[in-house]
Amino acid sequence: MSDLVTRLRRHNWRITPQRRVIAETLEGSHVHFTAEEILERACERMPELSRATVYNTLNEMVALGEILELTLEGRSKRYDPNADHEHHHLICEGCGLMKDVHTVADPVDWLPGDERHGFAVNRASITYRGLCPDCRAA
Amino acid sequence: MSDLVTRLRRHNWRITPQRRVIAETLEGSHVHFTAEEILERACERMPELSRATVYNTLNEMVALGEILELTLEGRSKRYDPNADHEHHHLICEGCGLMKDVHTVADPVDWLPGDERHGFAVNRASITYRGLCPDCRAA
DNA sequence: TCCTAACTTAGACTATGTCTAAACTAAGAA
DNA sequence: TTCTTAGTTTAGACATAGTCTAAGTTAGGA
Repeated sequence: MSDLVTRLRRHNWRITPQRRVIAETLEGSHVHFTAEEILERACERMPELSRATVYNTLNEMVALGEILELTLEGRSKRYDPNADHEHHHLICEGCGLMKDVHTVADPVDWLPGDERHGFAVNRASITYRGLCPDCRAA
Repeated sequence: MSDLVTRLRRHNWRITPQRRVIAETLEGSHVHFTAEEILERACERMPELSRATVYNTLNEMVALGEILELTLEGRSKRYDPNADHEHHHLICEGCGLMKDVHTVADPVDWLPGDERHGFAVNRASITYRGLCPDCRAA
């Protein structure tokens, strides 16, 4: 059973077949899919699954804090099942390949007090960009 | 004259009245507008300006490297005329207010070699999130 | 069993952005 | 000045991503 399903169950969330397929599709991959990609893959296992259910379910899982919504480039949001583990993203400017990465310390500490404009700053996400090994060689 | 217009002229870019209005609209504000917001404001000065020209012009200015395209949350891209000055963004989770901020060092230095996956990493952008003074008080 | 709230569905709708074909404009050539 | 031509602008059609709605389905409690 998917670990994400276990976590969702703890929110008194009804685990329907549709939600299980969506959660397992998300968790079974190491790339961050768009909603359409999740729909496409989940439909291989459950062809009658509707687009609205995928969008609803993803939005609810984000609201529960169990997955992360990533707004990176491109027009579509991506979803990251790894919500409980602080990490950032490294994106190849050539081919779009994305990797999860970890920094040596919390980036919030690198924002001086006089740059905070009175905000209560509580988190930060970093998007690194560069060229992956294949695109460097090409 | 707008400084952005001066920079654009150096690219042998024909400065038409439409492009001037768009550049001045961008540069005259301290918030990062969406394309629709730029269209709306620019139309106050040039009512016949078309949507396609705004989108074309913004995309060309991004391609020339004179403005930045920001993909933050929400469905629309935002445009930042301050392309030549390294900075990051601080966003209020309550009201969406956005500020430009500066860190004490380059975030690329915080990514250890073994987290780079063989990439040539060349830049990083940080999105800080928190609550602005007004939303903290409310 | 029935009832009810939660869930799912198809498809309409909205928002954001791109494309196309035609018209317009500006600058150099004749 | 007029012609030519490449670049620019325009309206509106089109594409894509996501949300909403109303009706039908399902699951669990009374």
